[in-house]
Amino acid sequence: MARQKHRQDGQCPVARSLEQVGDAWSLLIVRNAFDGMRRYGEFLDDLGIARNILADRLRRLVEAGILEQVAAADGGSHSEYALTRRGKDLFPVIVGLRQWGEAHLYGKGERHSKLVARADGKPLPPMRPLGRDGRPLEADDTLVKRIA
Amino acid sequence: MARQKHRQDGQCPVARSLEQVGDAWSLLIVRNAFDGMRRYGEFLDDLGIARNILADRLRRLVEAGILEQVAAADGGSHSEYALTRRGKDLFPVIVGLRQWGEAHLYGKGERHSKLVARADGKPLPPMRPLGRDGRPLEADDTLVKRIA
DNA sequence: CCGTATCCATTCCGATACTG
DNA sequence: CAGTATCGGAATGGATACGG
Repeated sequence: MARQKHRQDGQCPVARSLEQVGDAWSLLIVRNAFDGMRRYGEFLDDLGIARNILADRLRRLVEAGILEQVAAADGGSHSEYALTRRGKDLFPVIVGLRQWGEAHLYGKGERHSKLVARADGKPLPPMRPLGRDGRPLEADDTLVKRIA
Repeated sequence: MARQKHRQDGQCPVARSLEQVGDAWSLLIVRNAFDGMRRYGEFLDDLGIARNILADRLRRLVEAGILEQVAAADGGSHSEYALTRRGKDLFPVIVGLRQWGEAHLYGKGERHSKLVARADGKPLPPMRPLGRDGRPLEADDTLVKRIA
């Protein structure tokens, strides 16, 4: 979407985040990166994305500090893309999208991939915003405090 | 992005979610809806979005079951847009984007709006995926189990 | 194998005008 | 005020060809 269009969008972290990852390709690339994917060709094959678009998105993600280029693990001449700390911090966003999709977008018999704990192989419970006391908060339990 | 392009994307809840809310305008509308915004004109003014685009996004969000049209609160002839249960369940996604933006996209002195608990007015702690034992999980502590 | 460059079609989007 | 209609420009995306 157009960059920095609206006057007060710079003050809303949601809007600012969406300027960086507010398109589907970027988030799918990040999703795959969480899945261990690191190479241009892997993204290309798995996503079915056009080469120029992939190159563009990778460049933007690197510029945004979400991915970084590192030397190839196999010592080859190419470079690979790895999540930075900032990129890894997008984990809750991906999990949120995943769990929403799981809950609402599949029919009863329809199968889908599942996010599980590595330790026991069991699905994660739904991630929820918590208050300071550790109890789950609904949207109605919160409000956005605007700055002057 | 193009709808349902890739072969196995239907099996990934992240991809399927992004088909519904994978563009910035939709998520900004949902963000505003969480903020209590309900009317066409309010969205129009606040987002600075073009009229046709807003109409299109509202229509899609209604079709997706994320918003529903309800009679105006003031008894006027127009209708308003309210989050459905499914729409409210996007709360963690919005919170995830917000907290990531807060953590990474603002300079030290730069101010931004804050999500706070209604009860005490204090900011929410970072939302994190938890394991079944209630302890936070990093991305590396999880894996995506694909279906056969 | 990793990208870049180019071409073309499609979509997105903003501005404006218009209707109920 | 809520939405539709249309127009033109810009960005997106796919396909292909090319170069390191």
